[in-house]
Amino acid sequence: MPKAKHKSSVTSFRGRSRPAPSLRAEKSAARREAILFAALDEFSVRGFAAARLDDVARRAGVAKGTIYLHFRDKEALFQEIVRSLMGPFVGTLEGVFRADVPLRTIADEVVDLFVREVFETQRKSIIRLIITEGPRFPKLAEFYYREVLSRIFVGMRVLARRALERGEISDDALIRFPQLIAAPGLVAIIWSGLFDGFEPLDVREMLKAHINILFAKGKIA
Amino acid sequence: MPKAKHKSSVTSFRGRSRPAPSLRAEKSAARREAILFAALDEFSVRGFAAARLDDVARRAGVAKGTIYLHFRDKEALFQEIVRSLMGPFVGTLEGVFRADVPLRTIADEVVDLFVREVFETQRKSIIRLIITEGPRFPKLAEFYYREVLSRIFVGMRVLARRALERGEISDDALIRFPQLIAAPGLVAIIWSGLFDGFEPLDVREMLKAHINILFAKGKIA
Amino acid sequence: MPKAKHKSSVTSFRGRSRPAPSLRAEKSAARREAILFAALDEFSVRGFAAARLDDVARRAGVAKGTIYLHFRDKEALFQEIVRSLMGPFVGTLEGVFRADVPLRTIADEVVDLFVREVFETQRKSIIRLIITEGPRFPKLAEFYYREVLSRIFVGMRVLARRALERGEISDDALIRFPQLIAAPGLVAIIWSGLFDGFEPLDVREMLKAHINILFAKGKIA
Amino acid sequence: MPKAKHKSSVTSFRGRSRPAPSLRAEKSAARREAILFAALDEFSVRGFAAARLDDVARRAGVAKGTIYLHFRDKEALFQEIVRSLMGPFVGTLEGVFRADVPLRTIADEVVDLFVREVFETQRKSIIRLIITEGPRFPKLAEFYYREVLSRIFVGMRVLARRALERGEISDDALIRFPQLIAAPGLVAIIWSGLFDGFEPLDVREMLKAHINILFAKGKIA
DNA sequence: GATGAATGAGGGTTCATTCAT
DNA sequence: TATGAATGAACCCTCATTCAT
Repeated sequence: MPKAKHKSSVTSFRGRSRPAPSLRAEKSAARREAILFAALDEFSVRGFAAARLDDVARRAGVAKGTIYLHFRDKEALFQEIVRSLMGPFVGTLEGVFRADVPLRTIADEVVDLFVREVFETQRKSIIRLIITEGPRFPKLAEFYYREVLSRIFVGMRVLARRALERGEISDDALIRFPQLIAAPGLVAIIWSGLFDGFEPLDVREMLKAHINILFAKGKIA
Repeated sequence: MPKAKHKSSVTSFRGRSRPAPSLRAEKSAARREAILFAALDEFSVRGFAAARLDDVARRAGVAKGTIYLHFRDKEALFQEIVRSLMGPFVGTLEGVFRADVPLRTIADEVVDLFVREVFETQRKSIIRLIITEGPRFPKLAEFYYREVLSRIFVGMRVLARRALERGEISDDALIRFPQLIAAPGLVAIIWSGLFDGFEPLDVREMLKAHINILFAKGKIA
Repeated sequence: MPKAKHKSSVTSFRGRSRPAPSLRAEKSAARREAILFAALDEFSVRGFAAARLDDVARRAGVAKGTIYLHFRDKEALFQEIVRSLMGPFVGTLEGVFRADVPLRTIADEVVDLFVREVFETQRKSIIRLIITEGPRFPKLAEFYYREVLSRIFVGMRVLARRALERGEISDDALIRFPQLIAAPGLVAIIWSGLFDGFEPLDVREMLKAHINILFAKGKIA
Repeated sequence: MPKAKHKSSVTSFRGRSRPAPSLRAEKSAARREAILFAALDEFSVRGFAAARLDDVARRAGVAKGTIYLHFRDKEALFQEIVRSLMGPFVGTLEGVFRADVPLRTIADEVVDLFVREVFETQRKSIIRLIITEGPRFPKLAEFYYREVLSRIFVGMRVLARRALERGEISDDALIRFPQLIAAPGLVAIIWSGLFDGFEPLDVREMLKAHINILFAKGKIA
């Protein structure tokens, strides 16, 4: 039973920083984090309902009862995974949105960020889990909409408006439907879990092609 | 416990028509269909793992044991839902693809078909279920890829190639990545289950906007 | 699904004879017999509790419901198997007991009869079933004791007494415990179902050796 | 629902002794043993297939799930009953076989051991269960043959050979067929479950008579 | 705090029995 | 009479949650 190993260049589960904790608290926090990662792994592989807390505990290297010292129940554990891992990421994305560079550059950077920090990390699993289990967990969906999606959409709308004003895109479609910007990323995530075995998908290439289409008018003009 | 009512203008679970069967067989087939629809409903609401066959039976108005007269087990029931409901639909879609009308017209019709026959029917639930449960049911994913996706993609690639030759689109992105054509439809399905309560999405409008973007070059020229 | 084929040189399930029945009744009786044999086969292989009436019906070539036209329930079917197949056999055995030949000859003939008509036929299965299921079916045990065992024991005691009087055996052990006479036959039946794969048992040889031991004193004298 | 009470002068389920375990482990082992005995009782009364683990749990005074902490499934529980209760007994029997006393004395002691430690204990039930369920559990039959029967037969053959050499018996029948030695014991077990109500059997007397017959030649000589 | 044995409600599946055809 | 689809009670096993140590 190998313990999970996780690394992320952007954020950890605990957020940024905090005052130096006692050794005791340190250990406790480490356990909590181990449980979160272990649960994410199990939920990703088996889905929320089918995942067993027994396996989560084993993978985290703690006893089953310990999980309940940190989380009220299985559902709370699930919500906490999303909260801890996606929350911090939005800040990073917003930073990229605000960069003072040409739009096309921002778009390229977002593609890169998505591939490296979402598609190639556990965040892909989280997004899949939200899609998968969200309908049964309205609170989770609401949290995700409020803390993640709406903030990203705000940023995207600002950019889209700027692009429209500068003539980089031709109509207001992307302002009304920022979903159209993000759609291929979502499809990539879904595809990779279902059909990669039959027809592999080059995510980065697809997203580049997508950007090209969105900026098509600029190119032509 | 209301019995499910289902209607579809395109196909029923049983396919088109067949010689008049005996009363006995007729009833049996009706039961089978009732179970399929009831199961689809339950699976949609609770997910495959959490759905109870007890509830499926009650909703279908049959005894629990009756399910096992028609389906080997819960998983077979699930696969049969997909097989029965999506299979016939692909034929319809292929017919639209082959119509001898301008590409733009076909695109508009596909949007209309998608909204009426997928988004506003149980097929939306099926697609969500495939996304949701597919990773745990490789056979299902394979069936869906083979019988649904690959056939649709073939059609879309043929159209995209024609569009490219006629100059209706500007590069080969859509040939290499037909996923880009379908992505907004998928996003619409996911969105409707998760975030419609917070921010409703006008699917038809979004898909029209999407089409406009894809055909942007044509418009400009 | 091959229909069972059964033959017995001694008795059939229906007993000896009866007035010429109508064609209808003939067919019905044939069905009844087919069910009995099929049930015996299934009970033998899987035990009473685990045997499925579905399989019995299939093996007998009738519908499941037909079983209930002939037998009240699964248990009645079981009891009828024993009643029909063992009852007639006792008469045969009693005949051998009464033969006017030397005791040793009778013993040899009984061994032969046991091997040919019990050990190598379905009667072996019946005896095993009585051992196996008897404790849960007191009525069956009682029937078997009354109609089979006690009658055989009467015969054996008569013979043992004669043997004692003629000095062919040395004490009254076999009169007090006719079980000692039959014990090896029973062991053979049990052994053949359990351990023949590990250590085959030559039943006939063992029974001959047993007879030799029982008559040992005679030989020595 | 009375809790089962069990005692055995030869061995307990856990074997002989062991270093004092923690209170926790102690309790766990006690539970395990309670389950084994409860299961043996239930299996004896209803047969393996018909016995309900619900009843086993109730009889053992534990929750249903607890059974699965100790045994993989119903079948494993069954095998463990046999393993735990019969295994140690064979050692005892082998000890008696090796005793340096006249053969007749050994035979008398084995009869006594059989009556006290098999016929009058739960081991009688176990043997009946092996007869009853063995055909459906080849692994169990194999275990029983390997760990119990073959070892006992080895001992009996050694003794029989010695008896033959010393002229205590007259031919090699018992070497070729040790089953003949054990047969009456088996018959006693079967009889007691089926026909004791109609015709009680004095087991001890019957076994003594059996011994007498086996040693008949000696007596005569 | 941490443990992991124990709990027991819950659900998928089987199969004897019934009954409309 | 014969059929076999339908029934639904019963049962094995799982696993989230608790709690004594």
